[in-house]
Amino acid sequence: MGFHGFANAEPVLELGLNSSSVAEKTTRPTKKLDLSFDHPLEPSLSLALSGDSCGGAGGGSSFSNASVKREREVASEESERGGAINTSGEDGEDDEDVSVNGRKKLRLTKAQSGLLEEAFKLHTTLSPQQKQKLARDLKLRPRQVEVWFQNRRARTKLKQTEVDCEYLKKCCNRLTDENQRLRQEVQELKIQKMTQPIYMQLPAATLTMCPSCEQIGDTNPVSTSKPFTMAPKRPLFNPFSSLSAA
DNA sequence: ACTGTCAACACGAATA
DNA sequence: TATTCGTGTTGACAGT
Repeated sequence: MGFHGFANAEPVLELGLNSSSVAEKTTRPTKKLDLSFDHPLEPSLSLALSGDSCGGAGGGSSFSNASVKREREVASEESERGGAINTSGEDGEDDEDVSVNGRKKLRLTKAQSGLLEEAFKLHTTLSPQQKQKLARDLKLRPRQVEVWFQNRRARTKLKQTEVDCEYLKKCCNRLTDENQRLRQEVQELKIQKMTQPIYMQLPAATLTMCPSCEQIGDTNPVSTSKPFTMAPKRPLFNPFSSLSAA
């Protein structure tokens, strides 16, 4: 993932174990069965047998209706198209290239990736019509186009998260520096206060100098001495102002 | 052998 | 209720 390597003082995104995911990992069937309607040339078939869920290993009942539906959709797409497309560009692929669990790694060609990227720039999500058209143009199954867009959105989000993380790290560092600087300032003021005359040890905001008589006045409302104008306050530190400027 | 990448999958949540 | 999306995961493959 993109978050490893953070130092101790840096903001940490918790990547704790998701109990459901862990459970899922242990219960979800990992072996998938090839369907008889799969085209032999299709390099990327790994369909679970929807009707076989009762006989499946472990969590056979975990297949959702949506998944079953999707598998049917893929199957119908296959039969509709009269065969699958060899997306990897390798001719003559057959069952030998399909792994034990029926999952074959395919690489989209540069042309296909390029066209998908172009489409993604225009729309990060696809309407069913756009999906169909893109699939036709790329000689891919609509499902493959759909998956590509899902993964692409996920990658975009991950990248953005990393950017945000970097930004927050910078903010954190600046705030740490500022905190240290302010602590140092407080320390110095404390020392300074110890060595000042007694009237200088009154709260700073309540004391100003009279411009005419050059006497110290007290702005404290309960005080009996005459109030003078307040000294302007120092602006608060804004860690984001400098960042946005940079 | 190890690691990163990525297509494909499973599944819950959101939505029309 | 069907469909789509986000998220986490798997497994094949390539690079080291």
